[in-house]
Amino acid sequence: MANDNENKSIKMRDVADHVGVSVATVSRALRNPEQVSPAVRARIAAAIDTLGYLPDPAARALASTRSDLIAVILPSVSNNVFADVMDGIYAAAEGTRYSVQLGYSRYSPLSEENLTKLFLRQRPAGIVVTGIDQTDATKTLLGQANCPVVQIMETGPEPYDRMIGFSHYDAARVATAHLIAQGYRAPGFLGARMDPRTQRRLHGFRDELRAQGLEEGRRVHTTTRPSSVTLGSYLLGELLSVAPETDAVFCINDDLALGAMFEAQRRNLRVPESLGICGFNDMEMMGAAEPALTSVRTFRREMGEGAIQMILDALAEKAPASEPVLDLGFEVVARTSTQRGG
Amino acid sequence: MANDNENKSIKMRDVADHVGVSVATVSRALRNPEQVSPAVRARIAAAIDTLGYLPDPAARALASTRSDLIAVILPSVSNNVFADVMDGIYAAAEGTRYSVQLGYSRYSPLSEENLTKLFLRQRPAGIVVTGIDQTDATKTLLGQANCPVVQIMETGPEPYDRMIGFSHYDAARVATAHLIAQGYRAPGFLGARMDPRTQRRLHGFRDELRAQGLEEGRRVHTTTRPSSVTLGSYLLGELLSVAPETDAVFCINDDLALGAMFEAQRRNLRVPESLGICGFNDMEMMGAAEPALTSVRTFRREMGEGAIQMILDALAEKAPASEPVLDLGFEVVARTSTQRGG
DNA sequence: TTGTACGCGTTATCAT
DNA sequence: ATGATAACGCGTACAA
Repeated sequence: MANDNENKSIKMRDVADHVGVSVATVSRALRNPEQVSPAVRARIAAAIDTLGYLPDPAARALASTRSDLIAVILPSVSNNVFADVMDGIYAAAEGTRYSVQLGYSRYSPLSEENLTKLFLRQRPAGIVVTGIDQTDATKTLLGQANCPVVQIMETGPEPYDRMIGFSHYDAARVATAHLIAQGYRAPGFLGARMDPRTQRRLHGFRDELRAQGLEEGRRVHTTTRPSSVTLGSYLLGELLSVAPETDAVFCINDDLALGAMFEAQRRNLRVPESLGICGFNDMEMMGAAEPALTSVRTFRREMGEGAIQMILDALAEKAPASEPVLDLGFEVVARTSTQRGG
Repeated sequence: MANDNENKSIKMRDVADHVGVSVATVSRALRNPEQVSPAVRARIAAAIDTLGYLPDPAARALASTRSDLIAVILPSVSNNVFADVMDGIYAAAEGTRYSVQLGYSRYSPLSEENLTKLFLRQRPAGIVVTGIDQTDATKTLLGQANCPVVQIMETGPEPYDRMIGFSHYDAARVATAHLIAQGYRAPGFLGARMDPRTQRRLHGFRDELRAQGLEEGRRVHTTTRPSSVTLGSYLLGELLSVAPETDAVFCINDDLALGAMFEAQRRNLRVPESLGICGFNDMEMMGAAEPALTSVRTFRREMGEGAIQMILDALAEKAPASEPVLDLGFEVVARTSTQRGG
């Protein structure tokens, strides 16, 4: 009978009085139930229910020097990629005693550093950060953080603690290899934002081209502006005017790929015959597009879920699940847009 | 000189000792600077900087019975619409002393109620909730919350406190009127999720049709499944098989519209000649698509920013900026996809 | 303007 | 298994 009697704020003191025990016992009943006799435990639970008691997180954090917050630092609010990651994060945190505290660095390492300081100050139960390109100060802070730290979106050497992601370099190489395998001989590269992860994709693209004995020529077109569909159209236009021989494009993400496709249609360039298009992330729209667009599938939701799970495991002192670095891989989803045939 | 000397945790006590004043003075220098002499204030600021002091939010919340959190309850993580709202929210909160605490209700009023209880328990500085369809319990809680409350995304009667949004009903009516004005005589409706806001759009569609002396026939196709581009394609297919006379579709959002467009292309249905398409929200891709897609522009970022600003104003006890309900309106952005000519 | 001292609600240590 | 009680770090009357 949850008698929603939240008149003023009911405290642990009230619960204790109601049951006829001390606050210490109530506290224990909440934190370490096994230390309280079943009988008392039941009465306390009943009292909590009828009184509608809810613990004060601030008092709890102050007394225990430990908050029930899991801090998460992401680079961007609007980038759809992170929406899926957040979906996984919130799903995994749901039902646990922990709540998520989100911060956005806007792709600024300095901003990330400030957020890290701010969050660490709250003695979070765990912290999730994006990628591996932190400032030295941030590295130090995270290195000596006294809570589980998980890096997401990417794998790399020397994790602070744990890591869950994939190799952007490898993914780009495999995607590029796919284009070449489909018979494209002059693939170009479309990039926006060009944050470190994006740059590693560019390296993958370049290395794969060389490895296959091809030249990139003037077919790499990038901008530091944030990505968008419109920008994809624009970049393709630029690329084609500079390098008309281009017969395919590897796009840094799906927005650019979609924009490139629309631009190709506008120019009556046939996809995939005259222009192959490959995106990155494999957002839902890619398979629905006409023609269906090839992309590199990444496991974004799984990274979010996994990160939280890693933290929960660490807090439960479960054995460090085998490897500290979990590589979720990727998958080139070949669709019509790169089906050159031939 | 931010001498990042965060050895262990520096407290207000340390700052006070360093300067040679009491902790009370340091506290005041932080909360009510005008109560501290400029000289001392400067020395305290310097000490804070060199020591790298950061206040403990938990202690602060406990002592002041007021946290520096602004709670925000949104229905969905993955719906792009809210990414823009969040963008505005975080942008407006940036640089203030407040930080954002996000919760997702997954379109469940009950879940929203639980989140409200949870958040209210932390005595937030303010709270932002989405829409007007709360449970009675939530209504009560928000009605007697002792902090500013802002409802976003929608306008309506009887705000708990303040409101910033627009009329989904009106927006749908105007969009429908646009289709009719373009010469379409048998417009259909494609809807997904069908949460209350979406339903109000459907009402707007229906009422406008009637007002113009048209029948909706069997041209309203909806599902409670979450929206996606793929679903847009599917729904259009269903609609056309049931009501082949359909000459235009008003889609509940841009994803559905995009999916409808792709499906039209697959069926060699000419847009806008044989089929007009209108989306909702006017996400960035709409203008970039080929053909460019008509949509109803909504001011999502502005709603987010505005909501935080309303809270900040209320906290600063600024005069309740004129009206408690701010209607940001909307705008039908007519593009090729509804240019039937005619 | 500045300092003293108590309280915020909970956890944790030490007894019992 | 349960109960006193001292922290936890900061805000805020009240006093000086």
